[in-house]
Amino acid sequence: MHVLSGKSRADEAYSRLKSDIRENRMPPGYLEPEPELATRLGMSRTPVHEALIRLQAEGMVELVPRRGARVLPISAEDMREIYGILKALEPEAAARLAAQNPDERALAPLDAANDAMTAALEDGDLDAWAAADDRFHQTLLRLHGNRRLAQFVSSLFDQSHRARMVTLRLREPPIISTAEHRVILEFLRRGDVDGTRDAFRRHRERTSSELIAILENYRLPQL
Amino acid sequence: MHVLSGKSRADEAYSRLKSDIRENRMPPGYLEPEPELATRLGMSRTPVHEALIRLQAEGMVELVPRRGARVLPISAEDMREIYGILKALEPEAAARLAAQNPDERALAPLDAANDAMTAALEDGDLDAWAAADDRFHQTLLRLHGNRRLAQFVSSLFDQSHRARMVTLRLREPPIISTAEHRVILEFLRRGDVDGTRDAFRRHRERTSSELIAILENYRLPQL
DNA sequence: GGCAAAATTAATGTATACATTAAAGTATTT
DNA sequence: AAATACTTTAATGTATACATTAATTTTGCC
Repeated sequence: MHVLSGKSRADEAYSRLKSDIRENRMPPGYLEPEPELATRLGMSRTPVHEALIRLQAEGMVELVPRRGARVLPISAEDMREIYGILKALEPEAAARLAAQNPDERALAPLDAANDAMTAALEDGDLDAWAAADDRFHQTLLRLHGNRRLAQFVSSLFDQSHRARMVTLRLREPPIISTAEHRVILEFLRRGDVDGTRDAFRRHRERTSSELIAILENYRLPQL
Repeated sequence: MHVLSGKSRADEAYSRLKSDIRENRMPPGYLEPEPELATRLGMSRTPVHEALIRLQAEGMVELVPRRGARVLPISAEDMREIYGILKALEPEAAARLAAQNPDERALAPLDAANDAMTAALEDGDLDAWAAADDRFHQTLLRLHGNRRLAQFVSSLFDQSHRARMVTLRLREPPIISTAEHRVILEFLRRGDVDGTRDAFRRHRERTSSELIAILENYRLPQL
């Protein structure tokens, strides 16, 4: 009855449901009862139930009594919350990474992610762009070395993923971000703490207000 | 088989285990298998297992294969992580609260918490002091209105609670904190954004380095 | 007595069973 | 036909059962 690999059924259910939600295969507001989820995932209710508890704790899903699991929509207000936190955390994390004077080898994956963003833009592949952008931000946090911080921000990225993907398609191609990332990388290379913090803060201020402006201009209260 | 109130057995198990860990009734490193926990809490393994999943997600507990649930110790490094995040988040949150120009009624619970801290110090009741200090910080975050931020910080407080309680007893009475809180309150009242941020930052820098210094001087790598 | 192999114990992950109860559907009455 | 009472359905939370497997103990052998 056991799974051969290190992944339990509950883990399996968790990743599949999370990716279904991220990729909009289970759209916001979508409600599905546990027994149905269980048959769909080819397992019993138990591991599904455990996965749902985790997803609920991470704010991806709401467990509605007697109805099932509901995919939580993201509102403009939610995005304000999330970006408010990112604006406080990411610049500080970047600044502290700068203070550690990271060497070229450590920064290589950041360069790679940023190059991938440029390449994706040239191909007009917005999904690839977003994936590379995620990679840039998450890698930076991992380099900084605060696991709690990295995990929390990662969960905020998960929660906001859908909204970011929608707004990405409602605006001009995001050409500025790669340039801003390059500036951040330059400051990181120099070990310039305040420069890194300021550059990252500007980057997050801009992306944040751009995104929220789109949500409000297009009257997208729910995503 | 249902519980009359709105609290499920799983919720009950969660709160009881969490408080047992916080209050050191289940000390760091302590390992207990699920069946034992279940009998101790007077319920079956199922709700206990679900509670443990949540506690694991919050970093209070580690599920050791074939052994049970282990209460995670907090290291000096963990405290550095946690306070690194608090130093970034709390001053920003306080600054934004200042920007909202909170009225006297909103700030009253903060005054109350700070007064309770003073009273507790006069009584020499460090537990009451810590509880009131927690209340001050959590109330401020709740007033600020970012639920994700408040919940995350609350979980960081839970994780660090034991270590804070131990170090609290290894040093002079914390008389400075109430004074610093008063300064923060003064800036909040004036709606002074930068003043609030700076005051809170100084407060957190000081408490943070004090605490970590104690952990290192007393060679307390695990709590 | 010490060590290897076998047997036992015990814990987990998962499945299944079941009581409870909300919601939906049907029947009954006016 | 509308409103109400009754029945049925279905979902959850929890308990229990069970297969798998790691840890422990016992046994047998030198």
